Amino acid sequence: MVEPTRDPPGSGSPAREQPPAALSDRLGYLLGRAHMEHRSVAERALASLHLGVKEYGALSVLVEEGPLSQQRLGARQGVDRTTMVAVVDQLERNRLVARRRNPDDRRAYSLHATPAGRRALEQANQAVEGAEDEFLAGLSAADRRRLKNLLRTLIAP
Amino acid sequence: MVEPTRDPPGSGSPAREQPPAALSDRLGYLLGRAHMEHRSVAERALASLHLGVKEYGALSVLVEEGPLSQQRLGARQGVDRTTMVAVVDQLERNRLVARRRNPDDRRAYSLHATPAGRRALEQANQAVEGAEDEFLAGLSAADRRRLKNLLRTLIAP
DNA sequence: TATTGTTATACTCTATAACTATA
DNA sequence: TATAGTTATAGAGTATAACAATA
Repeated sequence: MVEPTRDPPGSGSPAREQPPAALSDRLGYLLGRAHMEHRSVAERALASLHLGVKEYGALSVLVEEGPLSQQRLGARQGVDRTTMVAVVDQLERNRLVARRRNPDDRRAYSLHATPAGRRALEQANQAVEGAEDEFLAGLSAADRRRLKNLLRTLIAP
Repeated sequence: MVEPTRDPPGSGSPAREQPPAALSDRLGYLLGRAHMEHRSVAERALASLHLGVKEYGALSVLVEEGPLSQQRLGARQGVDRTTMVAVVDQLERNRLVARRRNPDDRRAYSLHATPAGRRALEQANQAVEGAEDEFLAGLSAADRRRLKNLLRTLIAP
């Protein structure tokens, strides 16, 4: 295992070595490496839109399922409400999400994606799909579908 | 995205929700969820052997490729040498790895797996294979091979 | 009394910088 | 001068505890 660390802060990717043979049949190693390498491609693709993966995920859920309270938005992704504060702060600063008050419960927000937020999500989806294409370049279209279906089966409750 | 957070420190798994539809076709989300859920199963399986995933990975590489210096052992996994100190400390405390001096370069260690370390690795491999079986329970043997092969293709240099 | 959002704080993980002993 | 291992420290990320406003 030892899922390798993310790319170094300063530079680009380090000169990666050959995967250790002792680990190359371990599912944890394969999932960790794939996840890390994909994330690095996806982060680059989203950077031009000033979105991190956390913000992208939250915006996606909000556009599809909103309006939502801040706590519900976090719960949909398994993220603590205290962590959501900074994520929504960031989205609000960029005018992609608006914090309205929920008149039925004035403790909670009613978070709405703005029109600019919906447009940004469309662009971000294209960017992320481009990143997936790049990452999956070595697989046929059928294999890409197979991979996603296998993963979906694994994480289905 | 927003690869969900690892299980909470205190409790077991939180009551997970249905995956957000907006993300269920995103490769990053699928890889992140799969990786996290598998890791949680693998950590449980290794806990009875007093091994973490980092220690397991290091021991695996050392048994297969050793003897190695501490820095080389880290480099094989993309891990910084400063991070390896505590990992090898832990393995040495449990008498699974011995730090000998390399007579050709007395700055460096020559790390060796002890006989107990090799025995522990065999047990750990069985435990991790059991964890994989548990995690992959929903897939046929052919699909399990397919999944690993697809992931290997993706991360191959 | 319980809950939403917030802040302050702590904890985990990992890297960078600086030190030592060797080369 | 450079490198292996070590330590101290800093940074990112996320959680817990405590607080104000509201229920």
